[in-house]
Amino acid sequence: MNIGQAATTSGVTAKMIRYYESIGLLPDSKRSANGYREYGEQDVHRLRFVRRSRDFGFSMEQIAKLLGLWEHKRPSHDVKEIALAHVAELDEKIQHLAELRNTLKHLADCCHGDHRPECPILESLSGKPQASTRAQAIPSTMSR
Amino acid sequence: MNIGQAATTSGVTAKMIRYYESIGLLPDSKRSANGYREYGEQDVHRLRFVRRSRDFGFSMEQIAKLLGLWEHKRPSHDVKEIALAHVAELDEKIQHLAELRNTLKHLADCCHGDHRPECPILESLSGKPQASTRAQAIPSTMSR
DNA sequence: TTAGACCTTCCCATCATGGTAAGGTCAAGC
DNA sequence: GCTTGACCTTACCATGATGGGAAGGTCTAA
Repeated sequence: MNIGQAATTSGVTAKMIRYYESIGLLPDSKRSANGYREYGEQDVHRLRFVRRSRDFGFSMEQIAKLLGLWEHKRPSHDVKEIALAHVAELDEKIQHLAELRNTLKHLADCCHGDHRPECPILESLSGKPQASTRAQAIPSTMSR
Repeated sequence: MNIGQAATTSGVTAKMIRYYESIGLLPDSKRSANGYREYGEQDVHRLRFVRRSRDFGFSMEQIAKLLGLWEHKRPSHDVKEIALAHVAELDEKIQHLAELRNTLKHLADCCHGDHRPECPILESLSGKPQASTRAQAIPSTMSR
């Protein structure tokens, strides 16, 4: 089948299929006489694997590893390790976002939200020390 | 003061100060005779505001709005609105990540993690219907 | 005078993705 | 046979926020 068909059945856009091929995540596909890329069931299967992995938030690097493990039927131990590392990453990210969220929600709750310009949110952003909300620790930036 | 000094006292790199100026988030700075950018206390104050807003995860667009509201002493109502919208965004993102995390953790818990190649994690990624973990809804991709 | 610590602008790279343009190919309908 | 439209190809540009670096000007202290 052509790339368009592979794209619709796998859920990965044609653009991305070519990109994955170009970065070596996927092997160079066969070409038919006219130069079109040709895909089979196995390729679509692999594409779905990649898409699902992206849905799980794995990085390209992690996906490359998982794909290798999957195709070479390696010990599940290795897979579990990657998965748990990703769970730990997610935990960290979630906690960071939750802290931000709570701090911000607290500030918003303290804000009258009326016509007056006094606003604890702006005061916190501008670095003015807070009375009720003193020393709100704002976690420093993480990868966003 | 020069840009280096402004950078160290505000916590925003010189690179970023120039970038913020170039995209119009900050007004073009004054220049001294030799062409160097010149900053005063007020500018540093503004830079800190931007940095803290970034720490909160506000987008450049949101920061531009907040900065305008701050500088023009607008009603706190407007600020609160932006802040609460951002809280809602964070809530959504957190929930999404938590779902991923839980699904993945569950799969990892079901994985023996030994020398054998059988692995529910890979099976789930490859789209094979699960026995114990059937129809694990994998939320489709969000902005990452 | 010279070394070194600044400053300037300009360009490139990241990462995953989308858009678009210029051009080749194919199948169906006239 | 020719046209149309749907498909394919490659190649380039853009995103958003940030870092890196080159090439060159400026300032200060020794």
